[in-house]
Amino acid sequence: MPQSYNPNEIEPRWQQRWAADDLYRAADFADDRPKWYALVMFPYTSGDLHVGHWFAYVGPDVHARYKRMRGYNVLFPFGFDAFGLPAENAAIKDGIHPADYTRDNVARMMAQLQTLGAAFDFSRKLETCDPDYYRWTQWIFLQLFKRGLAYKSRAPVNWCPKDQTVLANEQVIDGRCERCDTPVVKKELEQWFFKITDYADELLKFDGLDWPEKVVTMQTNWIGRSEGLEVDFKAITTSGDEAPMRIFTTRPDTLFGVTFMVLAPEHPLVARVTTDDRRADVDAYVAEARNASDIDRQSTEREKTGVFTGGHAVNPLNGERVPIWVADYVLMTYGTGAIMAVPAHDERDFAFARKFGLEVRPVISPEGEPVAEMTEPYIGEGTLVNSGRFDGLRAPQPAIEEINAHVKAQGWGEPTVAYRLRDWLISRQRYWGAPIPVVYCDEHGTVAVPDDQLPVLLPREVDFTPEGHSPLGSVPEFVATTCPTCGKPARRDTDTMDTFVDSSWYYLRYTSPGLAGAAFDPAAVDFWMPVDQYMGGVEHAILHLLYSRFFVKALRDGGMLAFDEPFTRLRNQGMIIHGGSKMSKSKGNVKAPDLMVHSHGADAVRLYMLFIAPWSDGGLWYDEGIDGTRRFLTGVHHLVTTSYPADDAAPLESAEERELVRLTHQTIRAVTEDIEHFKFNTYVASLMKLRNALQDAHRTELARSVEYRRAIDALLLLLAPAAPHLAEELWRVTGHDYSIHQHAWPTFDESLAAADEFELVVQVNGKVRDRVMLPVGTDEDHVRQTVLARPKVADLLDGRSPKKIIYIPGRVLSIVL
RNA sequence: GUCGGCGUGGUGAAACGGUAGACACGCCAGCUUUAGGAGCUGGUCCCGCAAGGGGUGGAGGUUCGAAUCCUCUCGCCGACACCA
Repeated sequence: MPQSYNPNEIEPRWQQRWAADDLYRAADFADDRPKWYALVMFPYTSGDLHVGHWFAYVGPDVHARYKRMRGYNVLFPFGFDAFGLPAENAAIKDGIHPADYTRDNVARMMAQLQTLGAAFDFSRKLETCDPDYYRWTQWIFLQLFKRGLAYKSRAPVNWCPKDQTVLANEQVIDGRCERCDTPVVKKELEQWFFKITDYADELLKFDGLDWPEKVVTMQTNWIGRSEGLEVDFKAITTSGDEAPMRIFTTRPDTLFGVTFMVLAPEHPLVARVTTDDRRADVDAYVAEARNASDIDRQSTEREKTGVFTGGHAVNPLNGERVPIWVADYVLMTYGTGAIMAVPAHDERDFAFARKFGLEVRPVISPEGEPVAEMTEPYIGEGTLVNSGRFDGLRAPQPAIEEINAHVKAQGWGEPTVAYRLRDWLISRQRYWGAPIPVVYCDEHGTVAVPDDQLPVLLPREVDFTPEGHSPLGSVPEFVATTCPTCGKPARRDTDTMDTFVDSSWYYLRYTSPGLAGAAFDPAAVDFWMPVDQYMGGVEHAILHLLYSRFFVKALRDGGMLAFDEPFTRLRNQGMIIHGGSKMSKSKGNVKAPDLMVHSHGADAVRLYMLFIAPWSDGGLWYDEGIDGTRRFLTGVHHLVTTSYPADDAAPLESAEERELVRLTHQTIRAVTEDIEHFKFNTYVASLMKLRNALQDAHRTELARSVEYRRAIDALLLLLAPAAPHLAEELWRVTGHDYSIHQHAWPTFDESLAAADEFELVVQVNGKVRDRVMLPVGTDEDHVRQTVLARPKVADLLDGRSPKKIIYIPGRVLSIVL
């Protein structure tokens, strides 16, 4: 009696063997196979992997295994994003040190991962909190610093009152902290920034990248490039001087329609133009705006607010004096923080003008219509009116071009480009991160820590309760140092870096993990990079992916890399929903994959994750479904252990056998295409179909044929990426050489996959009326004759002759009466 | 508000413009009593005894033929959201 299927015995046995043999170790260099760098986004060390993680990894694992069987030298590494707030918050809550917390979590996650049986090359495992790693994060910071791409600046920044730290723009979602959902407020602080805006234009180029359109669109919108014109209006200050008041507009064609100006509350000119009688109101308004959260300020539902400063500015184009207002719908962080208001042709300005009774002056007239009383702003095309020498020009073009040229010639301003993208704020007032490697010297100012003094180690004994300033500041031994330039006493920077800095270059480190003398080995990077296929959640469409692209470009310009983009192909998996929401620890709806592995085996869990939904869509998790893949595997095990034909099995030459050969080759073809296109659900369905056919045959004569034997071999090879343990076990049971995972992918023969008969669908007036089995290759005349001779068809024709007959070979004959 | 994506059985889902519902889950009936979380056979979109008819959120359109393409509309999801 054959052994029954026992995954709990099979799986650990093979996992140990693979690990002992280093089966999944990528071969560096000396290898004539083409390289394939497959990468999954590394996880944060939250403590447990849930089915969402597994769903994200199993598809890529199948694809990587498939690539290896196709003859590629595959690099498929794994590591951990190990710095960050949650570890610190857990430390505060439970009194455990973040380093210990993180180490324990990594251990637990690794144990869970082992049970998955993935083909990760764990010899390259890295953790970003390891000094051997963050030493090089610091080194990269210094490379940017030395090239002027890292700078310190005082600016209004996003501050999370709960986490007590600043946040990057990208980490503010709907005005709330990405991590804890607390409404973010603005604070004026001196912080470190990376000059990502220097690369705004290049980051808009996605040439040669095979990325989801959605991600490209999101990044493009995030960067938000707008071409426009900067113009100096002349603000008349209370002291009687004239001060240039620079505005940015994308609609220079409406410059003659300006009826007032608006300054952002934080704009430095506010104080200089506000008259004494208006000062109390303006001060109160500015103070209120400063204290309001972004949520309150940015609500578009809210009615416009603002106050008149009492001051005026002069429009250089027509010499008119217009009032200057302050309103929070103008943002200090975009353009110049000041706008010209053209209520006739801008919705926001129109709403504001209506509310405060300001003039609305149309300067663009829609075709052939005189401008009547405006009830809403006119945004469309037209002809300039009330615009002096520009009257009669078509707007927007060529009016914009003409006015731009005029403004430039007069020296009032120049065409320019504005971006929504802002520089990346990377300093954090928290403990668990890579210290910023600079020193402040009274004499020499901000000094880079020399390379040979890296890493700047994170001290272990620190009171990291968040109090709004950096915990490292309260560790005198850390702060006190000497100036690398003069050797006199100096102070270390006490902030740490945003964890997105850590994750912006980890894919480079994987190419030469553990390298002591450099961040990465240029030869290894040259060999492996760029990543051929990057896989992960679409939630990183902006943050991580944009930052990583920036890093590669910045390092390239520093002469350290010879390519432009880190990730050639990007694929996003969908989300697994359970109990109505995305699975997360905080929502308490987490399914632990290791428990399911215990009860059903890793292969059944893997197969189910592939089968449950298209990988790119994600889907709902429901427990019952796993029984189906479990049954399938049990069936395959039973089938192979009870009916694998002997070596000397002979061909049968029967119709059933030809049918089996055909299905085998069709399955190889379908599976190959499905895996290439990340359609893992139909991949599994094809395997089930082949198994069902073998099952039907398994008590018949056919089960003793050589073709049955070949069909099983093919089934096992096709199954290997999805259910690596069972495939390996049955490969051994059937007497093949170890390891199935090093065996070549099966090939299909198009002529054997082709059917020799096909079912022709007969449509009459668009409706399916008949079906006829015909030999493949039947010529059209013969098809027509056969169909028209069918009694059913003849009945419908009823003596009439068809108006038209359309034949789609191999599929349909459509008769129109 | 703007821009994307998606609407198919009781459920997860298949379907180069060409047989809608592959492959599963669940359910129903029968058989069997256990290949380790039972198995096997059959059934399972709707109406109809049948012949047949209807059916992919809704309404139109293009086409010999539409789940698929176009227009409008409703619903859900996602991103951005006063960006001048």
